[in-house]
Amino acid sequence: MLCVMSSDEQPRIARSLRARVRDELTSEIKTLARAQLMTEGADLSLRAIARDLGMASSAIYRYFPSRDDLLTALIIDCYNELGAAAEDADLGIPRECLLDRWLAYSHAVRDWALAHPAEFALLYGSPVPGYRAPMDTVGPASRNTAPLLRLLADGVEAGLLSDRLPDSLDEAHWPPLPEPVRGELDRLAGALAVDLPPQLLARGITGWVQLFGLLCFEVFGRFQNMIEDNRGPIFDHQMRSMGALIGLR
Amino acid sequence: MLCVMSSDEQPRIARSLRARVRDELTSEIKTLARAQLMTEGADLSLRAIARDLGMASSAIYRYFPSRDDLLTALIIDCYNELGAAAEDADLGIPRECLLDRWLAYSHAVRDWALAHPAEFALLYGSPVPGYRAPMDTVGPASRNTAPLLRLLADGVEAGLLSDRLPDSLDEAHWPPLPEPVRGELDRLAGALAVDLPPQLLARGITGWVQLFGLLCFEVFGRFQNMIEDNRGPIFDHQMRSMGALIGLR
DNA sequence: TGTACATCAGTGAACGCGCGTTCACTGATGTAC
DNA sequence: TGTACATCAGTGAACGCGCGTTCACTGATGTAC
Repeated sequence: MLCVMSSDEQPRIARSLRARVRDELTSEIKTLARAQLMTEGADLSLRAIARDLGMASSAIYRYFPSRDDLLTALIIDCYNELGAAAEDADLGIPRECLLDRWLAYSHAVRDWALAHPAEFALLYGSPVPGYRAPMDTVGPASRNTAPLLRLLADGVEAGLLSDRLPDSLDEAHWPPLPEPVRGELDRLAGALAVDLPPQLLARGITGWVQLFGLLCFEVFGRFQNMIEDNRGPIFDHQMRSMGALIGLR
Repeated sequence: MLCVMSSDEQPRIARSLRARVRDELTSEIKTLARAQLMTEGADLSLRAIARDLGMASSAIYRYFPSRDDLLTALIIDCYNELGAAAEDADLGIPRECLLDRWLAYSHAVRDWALAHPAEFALLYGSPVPGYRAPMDTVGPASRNTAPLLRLLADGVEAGLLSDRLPDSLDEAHWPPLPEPVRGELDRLAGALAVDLPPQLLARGITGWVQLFGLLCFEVFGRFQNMIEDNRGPIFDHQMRSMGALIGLR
């Protein structure tokens, strides 16, 4: 049975039973670890995971060399999930509809965050004491910013956005960039490998901070007793305001 | 000796030795607990604190009935410190200089956050698993928003701010509030006991979210490898932009 | 001022848990001839 | 197709730690007469 599979399902050699079981258990461990995030926070207990799996606690070490490595794997998975959700949302909208792309993007980020509050806290909440994220997390971490940067770059390319402010926003309403800020943003644009004028990048950061700042408050429960209803419409309005501020149409 | 004190230093009965020692030890415990926040996070170890004090671990229970109560005390202290810093900064600026008040306020919040990153994480980072903040924290928690609300109310009262947008910001740049949002903000203004038109409150929230969102990123280290230098000027610029957006001058 | 009693800070042992990680070992799966 | 050997998943005991909280007790401080 196991050997019968169409060649386009498994174009290479059929994977060994061992390898398949290994993959399954690896992801089961990660699933249980993520469930633990919710109730216990980022102090994962390997023994509890092993218990849930009905295994000896030492068995986990066949899959992850240490607790921190498991945590790193979770972080990378989560960044990738969030990034993929953001990308998919953006790709569902016609390229020239910049405001709609921004709205689709930001709502997708919010939806993911609300559906996975503990994971969102892992990525954007308090740093985990004693844990230092290795370099492998850097790429996935920036993945969710890509759609936003691409959106802005597309706008510039199509002549829909520029460093000039929208006509009615004069300098009194959007102060000019002081030299050190302009220089820093130029450097950042270079590091991100995008060709964005600094004023536009600054506005992009404003929008991005508003998005994630709002989600930190909402997900971490800071709106409790303040804003209980209509959080969705309020979020939407704030994002529309940011979109207008950036000059998206 | 202990009985010799000028009457205006201690207008009432001289406090007993016991009471004085008790206060000192109470605050020593809190100081050590806050030091632990930095290295170990919010999972306080009462035994470690007792060890540092050279006491039996059970002695802590003469001062705090449980670990969660100690955490609550820390949270209240920190909210009050942050709130006091924000208030002081605001009070140092002439009442009619709204933009300067906003800048002083936001910089004071940032200064406190950077000086006390672990405490800031306790207040605004991931919720502590298993901990539910009691009602005593609600008042102190909102204290730091008071200067901002007062600033906006002062602006309205002096005719410097209104629900009308600044002249050059037409509706395309600041979308009108949909009904549920307007209603929710009206309700919020009532709950906060401030008389602010909803558009203005919405813009105030935008500024507040930008402030705390930016600080979450900075304090939790999300700018690492992205923005290393000139964080102060960038922060200042973002706050000026928000001030302009709100219509502060 | 002195005495009797109440208060309460601090002790130290105990209860009943938890944890990450290592290591020598067993036995099943996979591979090369 | 069958055999010999290598790989590696999983075990279970052990090491050396950690923790919050309770409780009966001692002895110093505070208070009322």
